[in-house]
Amino acid sequence: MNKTNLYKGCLEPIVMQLLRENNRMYGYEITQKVKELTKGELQITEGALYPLLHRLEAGGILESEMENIGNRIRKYYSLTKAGKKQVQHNLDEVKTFLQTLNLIINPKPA
Amino acid sequence: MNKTNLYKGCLEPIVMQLLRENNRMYGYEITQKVKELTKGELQITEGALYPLLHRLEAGGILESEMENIGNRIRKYYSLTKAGKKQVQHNLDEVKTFLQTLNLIINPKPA
DNA sequence: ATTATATACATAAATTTCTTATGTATATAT
DNA sequence: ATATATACATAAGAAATTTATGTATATAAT
Repeated sequence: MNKTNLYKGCLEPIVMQLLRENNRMYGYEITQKVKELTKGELQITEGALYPLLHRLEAGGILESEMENIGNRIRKYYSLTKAGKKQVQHNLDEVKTFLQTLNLIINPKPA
Repeated sequence: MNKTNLYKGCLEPIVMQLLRENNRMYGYEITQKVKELTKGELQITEGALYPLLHRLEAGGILESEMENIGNRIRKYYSLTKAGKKQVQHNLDEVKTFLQTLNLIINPKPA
């Protein structure tokens, strides 16, 4: 994924947040978007991403549709109704997580 | 550890940061300090903490000394020279991580 | 022409990290 | 007498990710 293993466990909310903002995306597009957004800091590996997308689809969080671009296939994913409900919950959790980490990392005022 | 698995991979920098600020701590103390600092949000389990402390000690990042308190034993850990060097590096990584996550989670200004 | 890189999907073995369960033992509060 | 808190530890299992591998087309570079 990248140099540190801090991102472990954050992949799902990241992907869902991107899908919320972009309506629909295909796998490769997600990897490129994350690389671009984070200036290369975070590189999602395919071995992590594709199984996650499959899990989320199997769980009714995402739905997909294939599309032919020239001779190539793209599999577009988007949030289902249940997915849209969950993404907000995920975001709240991430925000709490960020604040909590800050409490520990940044020395509290004396 | 807690409800979400967002914290996966963050335990090591958290523990090292606490040791940096407090000079020396024992395992149980670390679990209580984290619970207190995060108002219960993050509860480190013993099954995660003790093996980590052992790994870090084996890797020359931490050193320990036993102390008898009444009839009980406490094992105090502190950063070695190498540990002090690494903790700063860890903190930088966590700060970059927090900023990067923010880039993704908080919709960029249009 | 040929080779390397980019696009685009996928899976599987191995690793890492953590949870859950279990064990030992003392101290204190009910 | 019992439950909870303090204090260490390990081990089995689960979950998420890395690394490696595979297929296939498109494009850029030599």
